[in-house]
Amino acid sequence: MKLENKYRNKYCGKVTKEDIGKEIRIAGWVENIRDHGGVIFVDVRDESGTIQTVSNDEEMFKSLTRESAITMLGTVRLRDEETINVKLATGEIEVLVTKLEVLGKAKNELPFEVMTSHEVSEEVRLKYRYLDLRNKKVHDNIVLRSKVLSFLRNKMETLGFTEVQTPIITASSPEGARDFVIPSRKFQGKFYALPQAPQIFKQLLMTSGFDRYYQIAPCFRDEDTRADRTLEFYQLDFEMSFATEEDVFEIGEEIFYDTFSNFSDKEISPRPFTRISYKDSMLKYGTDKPDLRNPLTIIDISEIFETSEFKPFRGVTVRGIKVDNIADKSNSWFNEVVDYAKDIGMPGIGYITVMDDMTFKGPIDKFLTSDDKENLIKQADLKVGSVLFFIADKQEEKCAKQAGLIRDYLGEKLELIDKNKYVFCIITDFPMYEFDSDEDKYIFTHNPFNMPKGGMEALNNERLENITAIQYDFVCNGNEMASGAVRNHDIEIMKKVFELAGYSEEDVKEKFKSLYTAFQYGAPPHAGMAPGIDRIIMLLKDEPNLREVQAFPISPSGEDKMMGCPSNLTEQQLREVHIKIR
RNA sequence: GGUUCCGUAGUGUAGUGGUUAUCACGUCUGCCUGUCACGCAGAAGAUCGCGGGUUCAAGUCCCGUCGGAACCGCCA
Repeated sequence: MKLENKYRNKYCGKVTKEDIGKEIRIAGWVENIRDHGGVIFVDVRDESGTIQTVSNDEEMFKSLTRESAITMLGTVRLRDEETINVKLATGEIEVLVTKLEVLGKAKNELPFEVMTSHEVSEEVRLKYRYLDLRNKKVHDNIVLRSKVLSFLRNKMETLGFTEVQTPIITASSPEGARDFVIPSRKFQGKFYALPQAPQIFKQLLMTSGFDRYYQIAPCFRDEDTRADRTLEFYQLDFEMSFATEEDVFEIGEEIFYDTFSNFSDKEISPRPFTRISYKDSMLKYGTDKPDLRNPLTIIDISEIFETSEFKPFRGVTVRGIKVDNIADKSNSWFNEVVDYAKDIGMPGIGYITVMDDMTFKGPIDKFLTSDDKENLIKQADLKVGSVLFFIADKQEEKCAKQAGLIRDYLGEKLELIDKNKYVFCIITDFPMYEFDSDEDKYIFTHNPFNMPKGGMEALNNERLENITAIQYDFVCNGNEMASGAVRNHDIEIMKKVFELAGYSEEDVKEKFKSLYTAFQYGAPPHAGMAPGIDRIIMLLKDEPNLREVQAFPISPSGEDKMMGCPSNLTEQQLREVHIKIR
C-alpha cells in the first residue's frame, strides 16, 4: 500500500527501532500535550496507534490544542533506558520534531475527553460521534465489524452464494412491522416504503434461478427501539433453492460456528447445535430464546396439584424450578427472590426446601399430601438441600414466561452462567397462527410466507393453534441471532394459509401481487434465513447495546442529534410530495 | 400508549430542609529539560432541566412539565 504524500510517509503505530535515525513525516491527532518548560511532549495518534514526539522548541507548540489534526516532520530516536514506556507499543522510541503543521485545529474545550468517552452519557457521545469514534475501544468495534463483514462475504462466496442487491425503494407490505414510508412526487397520494427485509425479493430470486443468494441487507422498521433493536440494522440475508430445513441448518451452523471461533477465544458449543422445538423451549426455559448457559430447567407439575387443597395451585398451570444445594440460603436471600417475583407481576413465589431427612419446609408444605411429596421428589429429582420454586397462573403462556424470568433471575443470582461460553441452539416449529383476542380472530404469529409443517393436509385437518411452520431461530446465550424458514412456494397451500387467517384469494392477489403471480411460473422449493450482523458483533464484543457496534446509530428515542433528524421540510418540499402537515 | 429509574460547571460526580453548592478531569495564567492520564501554584467556569407548590428557609420534600435510559406493549 502506497502511503507517502505531503502529509506523511509513516503510520504512527508502525514506527519501529528500525527507523531510528530516519527523518519521517507522521500525521494524526494530538492525543496529549505535556509541557515541562524547556522540553515538551506531544502524543500523536492515528488509526494504527500512538507515538510520543518531543521538542525543546516551546514556541512551535504554543497554540497547539488537543485533538487537532496535524502533520509533523521529525527524526526517530531511541529513548533513554529509564524513559521507556512499556505500556506503549512504540514506547522504546520517540520522534524529535523539526516541523509542525496544524491541518485541522480543534477547539480547546472538548465536549468530553476522548480517552474516557465511555464514561460520558450516551446522548453527548452520539451528538459528537466523530469524537467518540476516535476512542480506541469504540473505534475497534467498527473495525471488527468491517472484518466480520469481509469474513462473512468470503464465507458465503466459498459456499456458492451469489450476492444480489435488492431495492431500498420498494412497496409497503401489509404484514409484519410498521414500514418507513416515502411519499411519491410523481404519483400524488402514493407512497414507496423502505424494506423491513428483502423477503419477497429473495423469494423472487429463487424463482429466477439464482441457486444460492445472499446479501448484507439493510432492514428498516418503524417500531420502538430496544437495547438490541433499532430502526435500521443489517442482516446476512440468504436463501437456497431446492433446499430443506437441514440444508439451511448446516449452512447456518457453519456461519455462526466459524465466525465466532474466528473472532473470539471463548468456548463455542459444538456442531450440530441443539435443536429444541418452540413448544419444548417454552416449557423448559419459558422463552423462545433460551440461554443454555444456565443449567436450570423448568418442569410442569400442574398434574400433581389438580386436586390440591392449596387453592392457588388447583386446576391451573404450575411450573417448578429446582435448584440443588441452596437450602442453607438466608431468609433475606429468599426474600429477594420473592421481591423479584412481585416485580414481574407475580403475587409472590412459593418454594419448598428439602431437609436432611427428606421432609419439606416452607409455606406450601402443609398443603401437600404424602403422595404429592413423593411425586414431587420423583418428578423434580429433589435431593437433600434442594429448593423447588413454584410458579402458577391460570394462563399457561403467562406462567411459562414468568417461570422463564425466574429461571434467568436465579441463574444470574446464583452465578450459574459461564460468561466465557457461546452456547447456540436452534428453536424449531414455531406456531403458524395465534388467537388475537382483541380482534377476535386468528392472526399470523410470524411470517405468512412460511411453509406449514405437514402442508395442505395439516391445514385441512389440524386445529389452527396446533399448526406449526417450518420456521426456526438460531439462538445464542439468550439472544435471537437469526430467523428463517422453509418458504411456502405452492400457490394452493398459500391460498389456504391466508384463507385460514381470513384473507380471500382477491386479498392475496392484491396484497402479495408479486409472489402470487411469480409462483404461477414454476417456483422451486426454497429455504433460508437471516443472521443479524449487529447482534453478532454485539456478542463478540460483549456490548450491552447495538449502538456500540454501529458507526452512526440513531438514539433509542429515534432521533439523531448529530444530524438533526428527523427534521422539518420546507414548504416547497412538502408541496412537491403533496403533503400537508396538520 | 404503559411501568420503573435518572437530570447538579465542558465531562463525570458529592451533597442529612439551614452560611459563599463538593471533588476530580478538562480549560485559562504562571513555574518546571524526561514526562507519558507529568507535577506545582493560582484563576475562571453552575438559571442545581423548566414551571408551580409546601416551608421562616428547597439542589434536597410534593405536583406538573420537558429531556434521557431500561423494560412491557409493539417488533424477528
